[in-house]
Amino acid sequence: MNDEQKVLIEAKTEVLKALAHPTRLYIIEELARGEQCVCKFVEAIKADFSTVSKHLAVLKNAGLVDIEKRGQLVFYQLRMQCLPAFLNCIGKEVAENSAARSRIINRQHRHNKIKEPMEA
Amino acid sequence: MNDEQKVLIEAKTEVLKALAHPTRLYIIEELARGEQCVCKFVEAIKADFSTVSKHLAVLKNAGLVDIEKRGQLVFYQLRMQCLPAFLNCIGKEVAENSAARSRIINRQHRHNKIKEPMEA
DNA sequence: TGGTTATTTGGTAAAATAGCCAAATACTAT
DNA sequence: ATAGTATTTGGCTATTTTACCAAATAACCA
Repeated sequence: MNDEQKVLIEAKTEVLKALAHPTRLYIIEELARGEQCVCKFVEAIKADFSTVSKHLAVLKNAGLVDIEKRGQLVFYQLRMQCLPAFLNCIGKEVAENSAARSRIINRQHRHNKIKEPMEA
Repeated sequence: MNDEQKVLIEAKTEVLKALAHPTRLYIIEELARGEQCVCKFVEAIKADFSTVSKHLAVLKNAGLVDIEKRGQLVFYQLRMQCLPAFLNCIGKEVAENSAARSRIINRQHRHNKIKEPMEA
């Protein structure tokens, strides 16, 4: 792996790290439906508003969002347009996986009478 | 946000967390070109083989790969087929962004004679 | 001006992650 | 069996990330 490849991989990793938190993923999915002001997220997310702001800063630093201040409100917009399609795909896969897992668990139940759920 | 949505977001987050490390992203991109044995990764990645193994375990637990043991070798295969397209898209975006950043830096250089590079 | 709301930033403690070594497992071959 | 290779797992620090509080900024309004 040469230097350029390494730099590219690390840049992609930054994007993925920014996405890899439930609160930030929620924000991204909301933004996929249109721009939102910080205040909306502060209202919707059960965490300190400073925490929400820091999550938004992570998204901004990763280049995933654009920002526009209007009056005293700050609006965030999704920048990387390929994200929604990808997140949908992941969503389908994890839904299938968990369905498959359930089937396996049920099989085990039928055959072995194992009662404990799969490890979280 | 209801419970089901929350569970789904957290499941997607697990996938993204698994992807969000340069070594694991490298592994995923290699696997996108076809199955590989652990030994190949151990050889290619500059880290202890136990570290490589643990990264592979993360991918496995996230449901991103399938595993097949043949003889004393263990082969990993990519499971989530939408990944390569997505990673390509991210790659393009980060390439553009860094190009844009370079242009901005150059402008600053011309106007202000700022010499330090942008913060890593 | 002073007060109020929206948002960001600094600091810190707690939790999660990554990496290494050593040890355990699993297979193969002698 | 014994030894050798491939891989995983346990245990331990070091680093990174997260969340909260408090304080700083910024824009608005009385």
